[in-house]
Amino acid sequence: MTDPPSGPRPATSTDVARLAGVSQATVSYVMNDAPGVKISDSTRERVRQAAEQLGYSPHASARTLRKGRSDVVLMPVPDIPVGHLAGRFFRELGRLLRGHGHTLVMYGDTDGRGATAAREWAQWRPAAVLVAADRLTRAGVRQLHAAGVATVVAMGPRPSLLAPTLVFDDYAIGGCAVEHLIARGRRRLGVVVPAEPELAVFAGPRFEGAERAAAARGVAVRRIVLPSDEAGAAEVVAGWDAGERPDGIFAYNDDYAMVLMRVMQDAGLAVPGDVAVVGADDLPLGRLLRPRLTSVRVAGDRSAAQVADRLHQMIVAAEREAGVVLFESSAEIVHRESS
Amino acid sequence: MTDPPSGPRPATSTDVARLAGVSQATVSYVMNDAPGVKISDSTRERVRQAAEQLGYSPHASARTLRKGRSDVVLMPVPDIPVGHLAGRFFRELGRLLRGHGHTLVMYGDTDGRGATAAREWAQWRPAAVLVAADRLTRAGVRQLHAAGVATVVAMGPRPSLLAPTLVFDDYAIGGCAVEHLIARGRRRLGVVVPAEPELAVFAGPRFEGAERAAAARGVAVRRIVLPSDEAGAAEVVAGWDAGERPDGIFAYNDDYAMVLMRVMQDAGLAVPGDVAVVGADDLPLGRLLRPRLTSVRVAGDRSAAQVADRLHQMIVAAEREAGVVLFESSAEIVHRESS
DNA sequence: ACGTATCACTTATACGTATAAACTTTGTAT
DNA sequence: ATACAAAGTTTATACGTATAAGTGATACGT
Repeated sequence: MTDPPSGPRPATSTDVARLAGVSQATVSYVMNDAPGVKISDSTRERVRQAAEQLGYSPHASARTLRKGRSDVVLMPVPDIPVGHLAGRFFRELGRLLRGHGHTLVMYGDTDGRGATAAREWAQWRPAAVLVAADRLTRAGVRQLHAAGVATVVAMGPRPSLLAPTLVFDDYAIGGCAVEHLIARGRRRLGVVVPAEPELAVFAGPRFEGAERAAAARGVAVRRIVLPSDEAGAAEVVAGWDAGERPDGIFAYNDDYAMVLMRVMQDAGLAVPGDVAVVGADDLPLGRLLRPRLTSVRVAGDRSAAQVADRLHQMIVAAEREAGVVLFESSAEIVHRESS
Repeated sequence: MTDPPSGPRPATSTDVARLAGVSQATVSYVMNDAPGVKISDSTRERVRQAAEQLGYSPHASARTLRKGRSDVVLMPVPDIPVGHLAGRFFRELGRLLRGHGHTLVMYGDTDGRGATAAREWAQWRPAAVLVAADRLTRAGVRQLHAAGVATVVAMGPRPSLLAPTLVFDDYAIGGCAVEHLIARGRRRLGVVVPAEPELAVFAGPRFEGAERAAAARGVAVRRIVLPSDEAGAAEVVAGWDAGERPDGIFAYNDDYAMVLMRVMQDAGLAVPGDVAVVGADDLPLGRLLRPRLTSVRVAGDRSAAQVADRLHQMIVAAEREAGVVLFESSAEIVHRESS
């Protein structure tokens, strides 16, 4: 009654049924290997061949509408730069979830949070939503559950009170670096906080973790706000008094560490003689520098499989306990020459 | 008759209609600002308030089913590592498309191609598909069009014969680097081809572009297969005869260039004295090295807006001419100290 | 011979939306 | 007064699927 006819349309289950000489229901049963329904092998085969011949692929939206939920694991990602570890982790996760019949979808959304954002995510009736912990509110989680989302999973540096969490422990990274510096005999510690505001989500916890570890050993840390460009960083370093200059610095990550090392060396400071430097993320490039860069390695690659399995279970069982840790990254120091 | 009742369900347009005291059709007309349909302002307002009160958000799948196509721009991405430029470009593109009412969805799929892959993408009835040129076949494109996909857009180093293309010109990158090296007086040229097979898609064109530019000037280039790890790279360099050693190398990208520079320096070769090195992608880190790394910058950031606008037009008009270039990246040399 | 299982299907229906078509008011020209 | 248009709304329907419920067969035990 409505649509303009537009040439050849994609095949539907009804088309397949007609070609195979069976009913549409039978096609559906065959395609989904419906348990508890008996279909003879000959019919099964005929349906399969007809589907193949027509290039049939079920209409995802129709299926979602009928079932009330899709097989999508929705991952709303705003403008946050995806780091080295996280990128690998999610690529792997996507591959594994696919094996369980789910589809990981990265959805470039606005940076809203709470119920408003949840409403937008809910449109897709995803099986699960995987999102930064600080974008969830109680009302938002409730809304998602009401929309049939089986499980909401948070991601953040600490277990969320609202949902099970993938803990990417940025506190531990800072702590690990500082403990290493102290063990190497450094006492005038500095911790880099990137001047770039979009990194604040990660930088806050790393700094706090460093601060806490230092406090536990009776050492103070100094906050160093550092821009990522060479000139800006040089200015910061030039402003240091010889007496007050730190003798050990955790540089937030390897990128900032490399810039920092460069400008310190150009300013005549010896690394690690005058100042020890520790980065994080263990980028391959860090090993090319002289001195080779000490870094905090964040492990997690392996665990993507565990997370995928667990997530699948949770979707099937519609588990929604909050405060549970589904995954926890571990931090360990990789000691090289810069510290 | 079918579904188990499961607590509070998300609000539907019918719920909104009931609360506002109108019919479901009216709600739909109001929510979509349907042109050619008159609704009084008072009713409009009542519907809007009811929708707000119930937290109504339309069921994306139901809408897709009814309309025959969704507002999704599907971007199937296999395991290819997303580079610096491409990452920024697509993030920006997503943001802009959203402004036009589309949703960019990155879909982590298998690495199939042709009609089989197309069938999988077609399940979602996307408005457009944005995919690597070499995954398209004529049959695949036909299948997508049949599924109501308004436009198929290819991405690759050359305009595709099957669909309009976003040209990320890797040939030009290689050419640009080699021309620079020749202009600097180098004649024994080498071009790095990464040993890692997943980079072959990009490496092939960069090498060919380099080869062609060299041939045009009567210079030969030598292919250097280089692994990305330091030890492996050192072995390659150690194998060079003093006489045959290249005096100018295009190193595929900045990452490989940095490794190469490192191992060459450690082997006692002077850069650029003995060997000039050119990278690509203009990573910030390259500027930190000594000598600072010369690189080929790939411009494109700006044009995301143009691409978004054009893509929107194409979706609306269902344009499908092949051989058209929607976007072309440009390569230019950034000369620093390594060459 | 008759009821009853089991098998192998088919029929009918609902999911939530968009939209053509029908319908009721109300206003306006003849 | 009557026709007729315009405004504002409702009714009815289709999109493609999954699945509960129904329908004929055929087999089997007594």
